Amino acid sequence: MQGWEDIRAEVLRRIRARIWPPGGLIPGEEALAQEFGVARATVNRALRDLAEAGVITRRKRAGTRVAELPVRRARLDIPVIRLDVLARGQAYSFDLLADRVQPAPVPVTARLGLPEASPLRYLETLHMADGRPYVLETRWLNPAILPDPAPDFARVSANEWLVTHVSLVSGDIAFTAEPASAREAEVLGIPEATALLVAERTTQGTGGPVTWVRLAHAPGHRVQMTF
Amino acid sequence: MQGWEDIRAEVLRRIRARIWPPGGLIPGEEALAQEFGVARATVNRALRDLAEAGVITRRKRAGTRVAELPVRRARLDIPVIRLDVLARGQAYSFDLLADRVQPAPVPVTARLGLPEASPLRYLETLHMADGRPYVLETRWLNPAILPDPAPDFARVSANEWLVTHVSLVSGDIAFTAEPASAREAEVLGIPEATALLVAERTTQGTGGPVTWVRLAHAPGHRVQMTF
DNA sequence: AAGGCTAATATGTCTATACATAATACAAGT
DNA sequence: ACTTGTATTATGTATAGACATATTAGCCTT
Repeated sequence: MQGWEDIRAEVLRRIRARIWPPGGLIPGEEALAQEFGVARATVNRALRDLAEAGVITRRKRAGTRVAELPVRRARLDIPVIRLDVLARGQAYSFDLLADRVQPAPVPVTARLGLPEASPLRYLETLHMADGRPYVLETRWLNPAILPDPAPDFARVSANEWLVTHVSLVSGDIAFTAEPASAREAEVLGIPEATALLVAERTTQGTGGPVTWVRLAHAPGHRVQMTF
Repeated sequence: MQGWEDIRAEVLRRIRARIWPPGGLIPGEEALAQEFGVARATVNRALRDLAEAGVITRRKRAGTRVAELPVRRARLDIPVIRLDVLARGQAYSFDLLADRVQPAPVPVTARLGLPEASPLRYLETLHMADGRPYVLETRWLNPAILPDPAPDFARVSANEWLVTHVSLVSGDIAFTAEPASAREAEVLGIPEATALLVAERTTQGTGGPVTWVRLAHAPGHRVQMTF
């Protein structure tokens, strides 16, 4: 025993117990290593983990301080829709409703950091579970990142192709609740203005902006995360 | 150069380039260390990071393999509502609409892992930004985790008190879109059946189940995450 | 063939030491 | 006073070597 996880636990205990108050400086790695009778690397491992968890903030020379407000972090595993459906024990299928190149609307180009009205590939895909509408995917795709013989998105969904073939570096997701538009109501087979859980995602790759997606989930959908 | 981030980048490149295909075994740490001319610990750091990111899976003796399906992970910083509002440059206030102890409904006790109809503290809080409804918080709280002179939730919101005083160990959040109920419509000052973004959160602490919360956000609310 | 023991092996972690890097404090020069 | 350079210091990372632990392959027994 006296592994890095024990060190982490003890440090966390002292923070919770207000022995080291929020915003306060805690002893340096060297001091803690000596106190606990372990190597500095072990203390470093423990503190690095706590910093990742948002419990403390660390800066060179300035030392380590207890975070003013402990932020709780939850992790979302962004699923490939096909597997998400299969994991529910349902059969997966999808329909490519639209596939054309056209100038993207301003909100899309703006978020991707592309010039206004850039011609992007527009894809509309209806994902289905057991033949019933599951998610309506609306996607704008930067054609510059596609290989020359472009993949056939009628066979492999764009979603899945991108995950396995493009090395994404960063992005963001936002969840909102929106009333179903006339088009969404029709495609998903639900009454207009039904409350829909909508996810909007922007992703940037090493070779520039990749894609902007909007996922309108069928009613009742839950996005689950753990921490 | 030749730091652990360089090693990580090179390993990632080979995975993307299909040199090490999905599901395939990659060379052991010792071998990679030798190839890159670094210590094993450095390779370990790089691979551990990739494992955390979900790109590879590692098991003792079995070795390291490329994940079949690279899962993208996004991190959500669960905000303390007060700070969330302040960050938007708005004034924060809240109203404690209800505070009583009563037997909790079955779905709540079930999720918390408590016996049916356990008496729990029920709190209903309306959080406001610039005096306008922001979030309606509905909370069931396990009284067993509270200190003897229980905190005054009319002064410090339960949300905030818990974050700073209870060491939570695990929990889960789920987001859904739901039509506003009559009560929610009234309290939030919106038409009934408006699409609401709802977050449901269950948290477990070291001393047993802590709380179940439902947050009904005002229309237009976005939950933002990055990866 | 089935089950159980054992040895081999890849990852996990710790130690001690060293150098790198960033941020600060302080002194020197303008 | 203001800027600039420099020393100091805490964290970040690297190294080599060692032991711990989980898991598997293969052998051995029944």
